[in-house]
Parts: sequence; C-alpha cells; structure tokens
Amino acid sequence: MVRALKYAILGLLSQESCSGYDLSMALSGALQEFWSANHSQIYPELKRLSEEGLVDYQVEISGNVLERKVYSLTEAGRADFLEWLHREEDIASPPKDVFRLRMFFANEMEPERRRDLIAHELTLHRERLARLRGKREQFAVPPEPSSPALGDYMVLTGAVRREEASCEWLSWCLTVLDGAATDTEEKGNENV
Amino acid sequence: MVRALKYAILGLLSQESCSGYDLSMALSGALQEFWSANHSQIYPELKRLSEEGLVDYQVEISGNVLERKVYSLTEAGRADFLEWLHREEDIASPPKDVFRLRMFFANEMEPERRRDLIAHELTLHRERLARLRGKREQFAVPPEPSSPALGDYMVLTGAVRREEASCEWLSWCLTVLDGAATDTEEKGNENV
DNA sequence: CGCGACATGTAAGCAGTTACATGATTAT
DNA sequence: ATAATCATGTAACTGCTTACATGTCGCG
Repeated sequence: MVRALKYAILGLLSQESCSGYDLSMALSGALQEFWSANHSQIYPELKRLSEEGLVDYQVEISGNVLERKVYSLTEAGRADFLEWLHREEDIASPPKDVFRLRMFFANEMEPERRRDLIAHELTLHRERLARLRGKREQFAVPPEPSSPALGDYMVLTGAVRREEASCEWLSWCLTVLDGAATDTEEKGNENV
Repeated sequence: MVRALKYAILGLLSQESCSGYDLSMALSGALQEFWSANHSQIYPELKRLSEEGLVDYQVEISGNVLERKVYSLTEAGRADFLEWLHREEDIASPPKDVFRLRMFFANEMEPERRRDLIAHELTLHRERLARLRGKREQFAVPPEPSSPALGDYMVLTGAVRREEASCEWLSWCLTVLDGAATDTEEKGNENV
C-alpha cells in the first residue's frame, strides 16, 4: 500500500500539529470512513517518521508529569506529503469484501437463512448510512474549495454514496431471491 | 480477516474440484471484484488445508510429466465451509481507499492538478464500470436462486452498483470544485 | 476512591505482496 | 525457435490486528 499511513499522518499534521493520541483519535474517528489505524501502528510510524526527518516533536506536560509529544511537519515532511498528494497513481484493485464473498456462494445457503443474513446486513448498512447523512447535514452549505473542510465534505459525500449503493444492492438481492425478479435497472431508491 | 482465503478456496472447491492454478485464475479473474489472491498465497493455503484434512488431492499428469494436483473437498471441509457460510458476522469496517484519503486533503492541492486527478480517476472507474456492465449483460435473465450462477450474478450486480456510485461521486466532486455548487441530492446519473 | 479519558509504548502473529525459482506444454 | 500459458512452489518483507504493558489526569 506504499506507506499510506505515513501520508495520512503527514497530511493530518499539515493541517495541525498534534500528538500520537490525537492522530489515533482522528484515524478511528472522522477519517475512519476510508482510512483507519490503531495506536499500535501509529506510534511506531511516528518514531520512524521522526528518524526520517519528516516530523519533529516537542514534549509538553499535561498536569504535573504526564508527557505529551506534539508532532509537527518539517519542511522535508511537507514536501514529501505534497509530492504524494499530487502524484498520479494507478486505480486501486476492488476492495475485498467478505460479505460479498459469501454472497458469491449464495446458491449453497439455506434460503431462509440467506434472507436473514442479507436483511441483517441491510439493517447495519442503513444504520451506517443514517449516521453519515446526519454528519453530512451539518454542512449547511458546501465549503470553499480552499478550506480544510472541503476534503471532509467530499469524502463524507462519497461515503454516503457508497452506503446508498450497498443498501440498494442488498434490497435488490432480497427482491431477486423472493422470486419477484424485477428489472435490474429499477430505481430502487425507495429502499434506501 | 479470520482466514477468508480459506473459505474462498473451500467455496470454489465445493462447486468444482480443481488445481491450485485454477483457483489462482479464479481469484485473479471473476471473483477479483471482491476477493483476490496470488498463487504465492494459494499454494501454501492449500497445503495447510490438506494438513487440516479439509481438502484432499490426486495428482494428474498433463502431457508426459507435468504434474497437476486436483484438489477436492472432504466431508469435514464441506461442513466447515457451510458453517462459515451460514454464520452471522459483524459488519466489516469501511474499506480503505487511498484515493479518498488523498481527497480528504483536497484543499491542499493545486486546483488544476486536483481537477486532473479526479477526472483521471473518473475515467478509470468508467472503464471498470463498462467492463462490468458488459459481463452483466451476458445474463439474459436472472438465474434461479438455487443455480451456481446466482452468486456470480448477485456480486456482479453489486460491483456495478459500487462503480456507479464511485462515478457519480467523482462527477459530483468535479462540479463542486468548479464552483458550481449544485444540490447534493441531484440525480447525477447522466454522468455515469 | 473509582471510572473514563488521556497518553505512550512493545510483542506476537496473521494476511498479503513482490520477488525468487523452476520447469513443461502448446500454439505460432 | 520462441512466446504464452500451464503448473508448482519458497523467501523476504510490509501492513495490520490483537494483546500485553504501564501510568496520569479530571470528574463525580
């Protein structure tokens, strides 16, 4: 994956200097819709980036003794990030998806169980979609193309679209399996 | 990922006994839209499955000396596969996506370059979509829910939906960045 | 005083990619 | 002949997850 985490970290630091803990929160919070990482991956990566001279840090004390390393981009780090950001990369291979792998073998499932599994998956994706739509509604108006909120807004919209597509597909699966084989080009949006 | 490759292999073998090479072709061919694996991962996994008693094989000779190990499911293998197939699993975390990670930092890109990168990505996804639609059109009519073609048809439809959503999102990104901030609930399907 | 959030790290192991390594068969 | 495809394996490395390990701070 050619060190994607490295650039996720550099990118976040380019917006604001922060600690490993803060990065960990970001990568299991807002960004989590398209990139995630645990602290056990972040701390070693920060150490490495520091050794590579792409970031540096100063130790702050919260309270009396609790140490907090606040990382910031070096010039080299910012240059490296911007080079990556503007690079043209090949299209990624389609994402792996265990649920779809199982659906590939759908004909070997017991019909009732199959229906339940799909219905359950649909419920979970609808919940995720509702949560994403809620977050998206917090943007009253699209941000300026130069504002840091732009990326947030764009990827959030992408995540909503992705979940809509999942929900549509799962709804369609249910109708196909009910024998009511409907036109595949149906609108289907009432299911979302 | 709790040994997804194991079940991909068991599932394929439940449809038809075949060699590691055949599995390798399947996992870099038809199934590739939602699961993939290289031969360097498949051969060791087959060895392990054999040791676990979930598959067995017989050596066939193609031509004069070329050996070909044809694997088939054992009873234990079939039972293990069916148990997995009917298991209710948690929803997967959202798939990682490097392009979207980059778009999260879109405000730091040079506007023209940004436009080019998105337009290029859109072209690639449109190509993938066209290829998937072509494959899907080979199904004149939806397969019977008990036929082995069912899974194929279902996941192919899901892949089409996924790519449509990607194309719609990328088109939308272009219009947003052009300053012509349009309603986010627009149909947008003329872009796909 | 206890709980949840803040804060930082390491270790073991699994999954997956790229590269190394070899050789036979078939079609042009 | 030679290139593409068939066929099977191993080694080294990267990325990621789960678990181990420790301790502070602020609030109720």
